[in-house]
Amino acid sequence: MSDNDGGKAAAVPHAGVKHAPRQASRQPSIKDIARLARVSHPTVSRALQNSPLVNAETAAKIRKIAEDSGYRASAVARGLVTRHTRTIGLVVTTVDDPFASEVTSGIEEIANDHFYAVILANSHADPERERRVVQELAERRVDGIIVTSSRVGALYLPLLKELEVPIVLVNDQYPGEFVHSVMIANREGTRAATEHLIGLGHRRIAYLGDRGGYQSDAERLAGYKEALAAAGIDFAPELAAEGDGLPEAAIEAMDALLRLQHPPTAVCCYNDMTALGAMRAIRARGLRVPEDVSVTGFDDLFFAAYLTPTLTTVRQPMRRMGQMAMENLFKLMSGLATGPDCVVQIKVAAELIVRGSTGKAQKREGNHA
Amino acid sequence: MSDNDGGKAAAVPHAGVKHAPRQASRQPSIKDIARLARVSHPTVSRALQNSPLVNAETAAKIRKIAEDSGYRASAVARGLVTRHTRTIGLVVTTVDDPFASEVTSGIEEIANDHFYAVILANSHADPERERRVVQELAERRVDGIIVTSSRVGALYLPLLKELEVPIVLVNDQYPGEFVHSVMIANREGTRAATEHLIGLGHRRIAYLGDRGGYQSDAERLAGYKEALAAAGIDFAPELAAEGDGLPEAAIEAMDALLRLQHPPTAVCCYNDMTALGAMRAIRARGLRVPEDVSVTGFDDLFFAAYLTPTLTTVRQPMRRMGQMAMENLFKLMSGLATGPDCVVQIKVAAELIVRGSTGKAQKREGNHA
DNA sequence: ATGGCTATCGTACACGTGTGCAGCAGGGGC
DNA sequence: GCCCCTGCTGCACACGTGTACGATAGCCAT
Repeated sequence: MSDNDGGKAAAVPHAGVKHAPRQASRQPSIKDIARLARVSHPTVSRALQNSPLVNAETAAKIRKIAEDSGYRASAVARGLVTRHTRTIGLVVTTVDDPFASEVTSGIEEIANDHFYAVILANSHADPERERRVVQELAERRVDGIIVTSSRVGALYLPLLKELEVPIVLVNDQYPGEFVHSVMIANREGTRAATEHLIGLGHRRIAYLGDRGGYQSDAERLAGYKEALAAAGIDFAPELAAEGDGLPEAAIEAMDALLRLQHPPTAVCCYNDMTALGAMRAIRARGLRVPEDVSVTGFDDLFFAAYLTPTLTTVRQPMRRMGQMAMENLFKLMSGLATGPDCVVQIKVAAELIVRGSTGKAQKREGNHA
Repeated sequence: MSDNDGGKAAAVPHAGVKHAPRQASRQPSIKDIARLARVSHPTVSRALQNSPLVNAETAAKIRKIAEDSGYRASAVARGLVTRHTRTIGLVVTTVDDPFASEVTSGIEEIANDHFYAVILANSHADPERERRVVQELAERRVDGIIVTSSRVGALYLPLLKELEVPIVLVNDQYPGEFVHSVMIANREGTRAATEHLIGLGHRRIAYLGDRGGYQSDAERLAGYKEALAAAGIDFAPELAAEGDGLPEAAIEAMDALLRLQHPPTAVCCYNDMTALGAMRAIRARGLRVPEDVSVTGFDDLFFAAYLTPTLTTVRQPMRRMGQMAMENLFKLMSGLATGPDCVVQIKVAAELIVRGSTGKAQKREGNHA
């Protein structure tokens, strides 16, 4: 469904196409270099691990030979015996989502520092698929798993027991206090954003959310309501709209808000992607941001500072959260804080970043249109 | 360096912290269920592979037992004997880059359809690190490798020989006709963009590129020059600026272009991220897009259609390119088109998407400022 | 009855690495 | 001369799975 793909394949067989079925010339094994060095293979194994048990010059000779023959120890064979693969599984809804990318980047960074590899898997926000993917990761004997925006939540409990693999959740979308997790302060975040709008004189403020039923959306909505209540503003149900976290759906939802008899003068969006769509819908009706309608986002994705106007938003330190999740996972993997008796949950503070998309409420009543 | 991390760790030891060092209660092996089913382990192996060699009801019984005991075959043990890991390595400059994300998404999709896992690795655009990462992937015995925006290029040749692993490059940054690759039509892309600008009456058109020395930048610059030449416009060296593919550097470079005695009325940017910075710099000087300066990008990242004005750009079917790279890699892995005699190179067509950031050239001479 | 074929299953390896233990040489102390 | 200790090395096994081959039983044709 994506696009035009005017791909012109250009196979260039210089001579004749060799149809060799993946010439299995076998990479050199530990035994091969043992033979070359005239020692036993355990000695080679020890030499390459810098074990003090082998004679220094023997070890040097062995390492030399291994180097020259381009030997690379098989991580899979090692994994079989050590029962550690130095690999973690990362489940995201979809990689081509700026939020997931940033978190992934943070995770990858820490993992790589410790020479751990990261297996990437998409859940497409489908609970069933998420479970399947986690199972497959278990088959690969990953040492740990991180799941972002999990749609499974509580259902993990039995799976966890069965898998015996440490799991850390980042911004999981189902309530539950029993698993290790890293989460952003959703409620406090939108509360701050809404209070900011109220401080600018807005009274008619909309909330453009995600699909209902998810934890983060519920919490952000709660923060929005809290701010209203604290300011003595009644919550107007017709001002709480539903999107899906992406720009397209937000256009539709925002347009509906603008068609209300008493349209909002400001909108607090579930995230920056939603804000993107909202701003577009606002302009499509000939209105200006922030003069006619103020907009706030959530996440502070990289483009927020480059929009016109620049986007006021709640910063979520995504990269840092990825790092924390990974560091946390390392602790779990090393045996710390294991067991059903101990749960590590980290709540990260959200920071309001005021930019150009929010402004003073106009002294103007009634319909825009 | 990223940001504030007001993380409040909240360890919640419900009872006492069990300090068990990763209780190795061992997942059930094929032998365990062989014992339960009162058969030998090869029979179990065959039963789970739906081999016709085992009796139907025996197989059913075995599968039942395996199911109940939560047995999951170890992919690492299987990989050791089959010499295939059903895993591919993916090297990107950095994951938190919309271009890489989209390509990754396409790769992941196809890989997952075939039950292949994807190991993610960042090169940070550092040739040395890229090599190291590829080596580590080889240690993990991945069945194939895809590298996007490779900074190594020709240097792969010896490495390839040594590794015996099929490699496909996506938009590699060094010339070389000897490796399998999927590339976008860089030259044709910027040529179309530049011709579009010329068609709008622009004569003084700048090119805001990537760091010099990279293949894609050189090709895009060449396309730009081609278009100028075809229209009889002299190439003005002072209008060819250098960025780094990200918004920040583009701001500086664009500002310098605007300070020229005869500033450009249009700028053809290396990519959308660069265009983001360029547009910001233009506005920072009080000029308007496209009335004062027209801007084109390259890639058509998701936000291009949501900017104000919407961005005219050259679409690169990134997701599709990822898919093609993966499909291509599958062919190589299955033994097709292997050997130094046969090289598969795919060149994907680029499509100009005209939007709002480009407009008719003003009848106005001299400096903007 | 014998041979051969088929269906089914077990035996024996192999994959490449790590590690406990035994063995062996040399040196020093008695 | 004997013992012990230290430094180094090899032997044997284990990890969990896949597969070639042999073994057995049952069946049928001769």
